[in-house]
Amino acid sequence: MFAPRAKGERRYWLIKSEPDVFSFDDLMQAPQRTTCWDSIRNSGARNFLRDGMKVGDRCFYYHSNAEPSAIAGVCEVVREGYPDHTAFDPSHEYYDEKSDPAMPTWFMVDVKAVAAFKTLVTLPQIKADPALAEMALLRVSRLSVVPVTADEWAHVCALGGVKV
DNA sequence: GCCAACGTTGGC
DNA sequence: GCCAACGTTGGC
Repeated sequence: MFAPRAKGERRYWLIKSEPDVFSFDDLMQAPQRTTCWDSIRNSGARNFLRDGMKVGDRCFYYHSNAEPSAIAGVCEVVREGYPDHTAFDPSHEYYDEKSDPAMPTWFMVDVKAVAAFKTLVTLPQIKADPALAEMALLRVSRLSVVPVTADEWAHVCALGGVKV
């Protein structure tokens, strides 16, 4: 499903969160500026979490359902694909009785904040930018983890005022 | 708050 | 295996 990597190759992703639930600032203020990216219950996003994302990959942190919806900063994968334990916890909001700990359905990664954008890169701005017209964010609807190309990565970082 | 776009579920 | 009903995401 995922092409083998060249040695040392870094890939890029975009992860979505509603800032009312967990914002980029929340991540910056978390212990070690790190959190587990749990509770994803969509099989497409799960495949990226389980198989696609590797330690050292970088992610845009996108605020969905926000005013404005925008990319707020950059984070890094610090632990790759492991079972999402919230699926096994009957008291958890996203408990999934069908997920068997011996063969888990859902996976998560840990991400660490790297840098906040100096200026938000908003959804309208992304839509209006010809260089970003092919972003998976725009083409694949309602997926909470999507890939980003190296060109898109560099372009958005420049817009955000971050050198990464 | 509305609703379009999808993914998932379940009856048949 | 088809497909209608339902649930969720997320822009507007």
